[in-house]
Amino acid sequence: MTTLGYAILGLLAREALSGYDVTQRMKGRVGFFWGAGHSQIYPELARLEEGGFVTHSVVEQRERPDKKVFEATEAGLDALKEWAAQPPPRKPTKDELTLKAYSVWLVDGEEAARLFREEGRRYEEQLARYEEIRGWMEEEWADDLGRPEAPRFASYATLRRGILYEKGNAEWCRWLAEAVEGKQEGSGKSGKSKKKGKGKKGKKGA
Amino acid sequence: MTTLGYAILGLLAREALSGYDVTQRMKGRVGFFWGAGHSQIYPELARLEEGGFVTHSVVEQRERPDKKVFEATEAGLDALKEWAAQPPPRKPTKDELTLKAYSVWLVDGEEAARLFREEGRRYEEQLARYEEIRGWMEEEWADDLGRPEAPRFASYATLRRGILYEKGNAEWCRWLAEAVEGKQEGSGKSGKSKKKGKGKKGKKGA
DNA sequence: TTTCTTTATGTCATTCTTGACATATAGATT
DNA sequence: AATCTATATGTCAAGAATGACATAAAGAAA
Repeated sequence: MTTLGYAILGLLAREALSGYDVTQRMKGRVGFFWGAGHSQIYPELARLEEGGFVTHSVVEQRERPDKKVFEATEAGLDALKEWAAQPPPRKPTKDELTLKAYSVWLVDGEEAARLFREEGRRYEEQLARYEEIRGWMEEEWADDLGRPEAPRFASYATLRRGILYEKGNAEWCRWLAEAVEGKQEGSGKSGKSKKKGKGKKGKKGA
Repeated sequence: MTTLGYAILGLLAREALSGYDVTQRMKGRVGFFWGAGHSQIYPELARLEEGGFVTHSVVEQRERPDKKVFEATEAGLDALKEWAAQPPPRKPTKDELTLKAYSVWLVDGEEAARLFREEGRRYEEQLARYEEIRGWMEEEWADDLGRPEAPRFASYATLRRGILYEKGNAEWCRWLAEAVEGKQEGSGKSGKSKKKGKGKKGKKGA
């Protein structure tokens, strides 16, 4: 089974959902650490059903199109449980912003500072949203957060991961923005920064 | 151009490299935040050359097979510079370990604690390696680290990002391992943990 | 002598992922 | 009346990524 399959099973282990619902969750809660569009989700649900990991029943709705509600089977829960206990393959982190930072030395200082300040601001916004959810969880879910066998505990755990992630990114962006901003070539002389020079020497060993 | 293309250009903007060298870099320095196998790199280099972003020359070697050494063109550097200054698309983070944590409530406490302790240990190992490199950079590259127009400054910046990433992950793994470990159903009674119960109630709203 | 490892370059099939296309119901808005 | 949004489910083509397959030269080890 694919990782996406386990992501979907992780949702269905909590509650029965339609494909549409799964798609919504993928942009919300689970979206902290996984993502997929509906064009991936519907075929994957079909594959999960083929494999006997989920079943569906059609729910007729007035005032809305009918929907297929999926739920995890025993086999599905077993597979999920087994997968969750195995160490994941160590794949390289792919972060486009860090990749841009790797070439930031080519970019004008002010422009780069603007980019990383702005990105830092976004991380801080996301962090604030997460902290809000965290506060809400710690109040409303207090009883479950000490019980690792409760689904809510697991949701809380992933949120904490998201918080540390956003915090680290925000901190790094702030640091980088400041580092590229203050230190233009003039070193305190010219009031405005001027882009120049190309920087084409010193190309060894970075 | 693809993101991989910019990753390769980011390397070639520093020094001329063969496809093999690029592949090695992708498992090392750049591997902090991007990754690719040689089966992706060779075709991408060909595409970059077709687009006029890189050129190559064949270097004949005694005692080694001949190699194609690629270097970035002016057009390549310009494209890289422009790309580096644009905000990246905000894609969902895909982290398989966090996804496993999302289903950790299904897993036996001791088993889960073992998993996250072990993963935490790996993050700490990686962190230690990064910190070592950092110390080395701060000594050997001291003159460049205050100059954002130096390639080494950019390399250092990405390393700092990696350090914060590993630190956050290590901290989270430690916390999670402890949380799932101490709090087994018995709460201090039974010496050994026993898996049981299935946990199939309380399935709403996580 | 054979095998193994490192350097060195490529292809190919499959899978994963994205974005566009496609359809349909119903309420709300213009 | 026409359009827009939200719900609801799907397909398809193209691109990205992985892992296996394939070749080759030279030194080092068995």
